[in-house]
Amino acid sequence: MKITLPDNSLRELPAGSSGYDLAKDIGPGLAKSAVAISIDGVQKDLHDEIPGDATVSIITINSDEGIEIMRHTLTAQVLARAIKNLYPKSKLAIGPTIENGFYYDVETDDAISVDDLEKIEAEMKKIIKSKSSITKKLVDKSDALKVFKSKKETYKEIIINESDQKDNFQLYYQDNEEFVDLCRGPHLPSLNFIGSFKLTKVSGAYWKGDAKNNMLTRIYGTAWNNDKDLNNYLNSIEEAQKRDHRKLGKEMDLFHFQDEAPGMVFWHPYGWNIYKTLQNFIRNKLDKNGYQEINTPQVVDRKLWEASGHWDKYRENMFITEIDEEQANEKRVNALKPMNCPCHVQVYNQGLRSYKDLPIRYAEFGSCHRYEASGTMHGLMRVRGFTQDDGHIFCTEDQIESETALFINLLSEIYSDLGFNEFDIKLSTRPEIRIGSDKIWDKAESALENAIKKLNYPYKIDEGDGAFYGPKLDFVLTDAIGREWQCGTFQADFNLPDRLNAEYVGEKGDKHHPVMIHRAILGSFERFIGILIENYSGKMPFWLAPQQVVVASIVSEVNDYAKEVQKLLIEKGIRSEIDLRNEKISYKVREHSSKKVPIILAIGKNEKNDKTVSIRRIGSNDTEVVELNKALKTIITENSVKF
RNA sequence: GCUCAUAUAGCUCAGCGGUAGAGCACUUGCUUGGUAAGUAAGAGGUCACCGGUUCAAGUCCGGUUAUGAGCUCCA
Repeated sequence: MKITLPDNSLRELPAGSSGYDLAKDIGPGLAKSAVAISIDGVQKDLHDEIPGDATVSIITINSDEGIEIMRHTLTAQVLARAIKNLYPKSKLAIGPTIENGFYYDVETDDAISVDDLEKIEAEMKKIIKSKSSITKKLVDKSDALKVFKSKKETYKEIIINESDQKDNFQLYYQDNEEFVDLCRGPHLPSLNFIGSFKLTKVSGAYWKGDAKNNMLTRIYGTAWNNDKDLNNYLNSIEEAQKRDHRKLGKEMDLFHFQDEAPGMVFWHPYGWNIYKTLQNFIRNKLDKNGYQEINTPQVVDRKLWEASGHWDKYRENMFITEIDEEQANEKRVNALKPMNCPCHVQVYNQGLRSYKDLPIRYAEFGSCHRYEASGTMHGLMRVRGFTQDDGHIFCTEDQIESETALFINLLSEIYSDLGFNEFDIKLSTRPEIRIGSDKIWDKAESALENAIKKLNYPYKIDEGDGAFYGPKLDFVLTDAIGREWQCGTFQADFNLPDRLNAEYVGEKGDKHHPVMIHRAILGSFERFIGILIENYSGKMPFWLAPQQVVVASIVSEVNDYAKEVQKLLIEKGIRSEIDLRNEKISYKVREHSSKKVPIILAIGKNEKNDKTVSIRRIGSNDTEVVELNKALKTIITENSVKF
C-alpha cells in the first residue's frame, strides 16, 4: 500500500503494516519516540493496522499531540488504576485531558482530599514503574456492557448504552486484564513514555456537567515530558498567584469584603482613587463620543420589572425589597435594579421622539445588584453589587452599522489607553428560540458584521449564541500574562423597546420602535479594576496609581521643604503623600515600593539647599536628582497624558 | 446552589484536649540616617458565630455564616 507522509513523500509498505512498522521503516529514532499515528487526520494507536492507502503522520512524544496522548494515558490508565487500587469500591466516570493536564472523575464513598494526593501519586508512580504493557481489544456493545457490568462500573455502562456505536468499543487492558478502561484512545504504547506529573487539586464536579446529577470527585493533575517543563509550569502558576488582586488589594489597602455584605466591595481610599480616576477617564471619553450621561433609581417597583420581563426570567438573581408594613402603611414590592436598561427606556419615553433625534446615546455609571449564587463569587471579579460603564443607544435599524463602528473605535481607543493592545471580537448570531422577524435578524447581523469588516478587525462567529432579543458582539482582551477576559459587549435588542413601548415618529408621521443597543466597554468597574491590578501586578501606570508620589524626608531638618514639595504636588492634583517619620530612607523606600507607589521623591539636605528632588521610580534602582520645577512639570504631564 | 477544604492579634501563620504563641505592623524611648527592614521596651486576642461531648474545648462532634479551589450558573 502507498503511504503519503506529511511532507508529501510516498512510501510503499506491505499490506497489514502498523504505524510502528511505518515509523521503523522511516528510521529507528522515530520508532523510538513514536507514540501514536494519525491516519487521514484521525488519531490511532501506534500498533493499529493501517487499513490501506492513506496519508499518515507519526505522532512523537515530543509533539503537542504526543504530550496530550501522554496526559490522556496518564489519567485514563494510571490515575484511574491507582484510584481503583486504593479505593476499590470507587466507580470510574471520565478522565479527559485539559489544558496543561488532565482530570479524572470518580464516584467514591471515602472522601478524597488534597492530603490524599501524595498517596495517590505514589501509587501512580508504582504503576508506571511496573512497566505494564497496554493492549487493546475491540468488542461489540453487549460484550463491552458485560465487562463493565461485572466490574460494577455503572458510569461506563451509561456511556456505552448512550453510544450509538454498535461494535468496535475499545477496551484497553493492562497486565493480563487486571485493569480495563473504556476509551476512544489512542494511548501510549507503553507507560515508559510518561514524563513528569503532579496531582494538583481535588474538587467536586457534576456527572455530565449537569447540576441535577450526582456530584463526583474530580482529581486534577498536570503532566509534562520532563521535570524542567513541569517546574516551569508550576512556577508560572505561582507567578500568577503573586498578582492575585485579592492579595494585592489587601497589601495595597485598596478594598475589603466582610461577612455582612458578601459580594459587595468596601472601597478604601486608595482603591477608590483608582475607581474615581478610571471613571473620570471613561466619562471624558463618553462626553467626547456623543453620549449623554444620565442617572436612574436603584430601587424600582416590581411593576417595571414585570413589564420588562425581568420578573419572569431573571427574578432568582434579583434582590427584592419590601417596605416594613408595621412602620409604613404602604405595601410595595421593589427590586434593586440588576440592569439599567428598563430605566433608560423610561428616560427615553419622556416626551415624543422623532427619527431626527436618533441616535440617542445614554450612558450611566449604573450601580446594579445581582444575587449571584454563593459559590460563584470571586474577589472583585464576580460580585453582587457593581457598577457598569453602561450605555444604551436608541437608533433606527439603518443606524446599527454606523453605531457599531463608532463603538468599536471607542472601545479600541480605551483598551489601548489602559494598556491592552490586543482584543478579539466574537459575533453571536440568532439562537433557535428568539423574538423578531428573520428580516430584522438578517439586517442586524449583517450590520454588525459589516462594521467589523470595514474596520478590518478579525472576528469569530459563534452561531446561535446570540441573546433571544438580538445578535451581539463580545470583546475579549488579553492581559500581560496571556489570560483572556471578556469585557466589552454590544448587543442589539428588538425586544425591550417593544415591551416598554419606546417609540419614535418616522418620516411619514408613523410610529416605530427604535432598536436598542446595550453596550459596555469595561463591563463593571469592580471587575475591570481587578483585571488592571492583575495585569500590572499592582504597579499601575502613573495616571491610574492610587498613590502617585510619596515625598520622603531623609533627615528631619528638611521637613519644611518636603512639606512644600508635597503642597505643590497636591495643588496640581497629584495624589501625593508625605513621609516625615523618624525612619531611615531605606526603610521608607522599602515600604512605599512594596505599596507600588510609582514615584518616591527623597528629600535630603542637598535637595533642600539646591531646590531639587531625588526621583526614584518603581521598578528601578536608579535615582535622578532634578530641579524642583522641572520635576513638577514632568509629573504633571505624565498625569494628564490620558485625559 | 453543589463537593471538598479553611476560619487564632491589623497582616502572614504556628499551636490540635490541661493558664493563648511567633514574625511583621502598631505605641513609646534611644537613634537624624542618602535610596528595599537601625535599636530596645510595651501594648494588642470571647481563638468566626450557635449548640453538643468532656472534670476540662482554638483543639473533638454537629449546625450557621463567610472565604478558597473546582463544578454549575452568568436572561
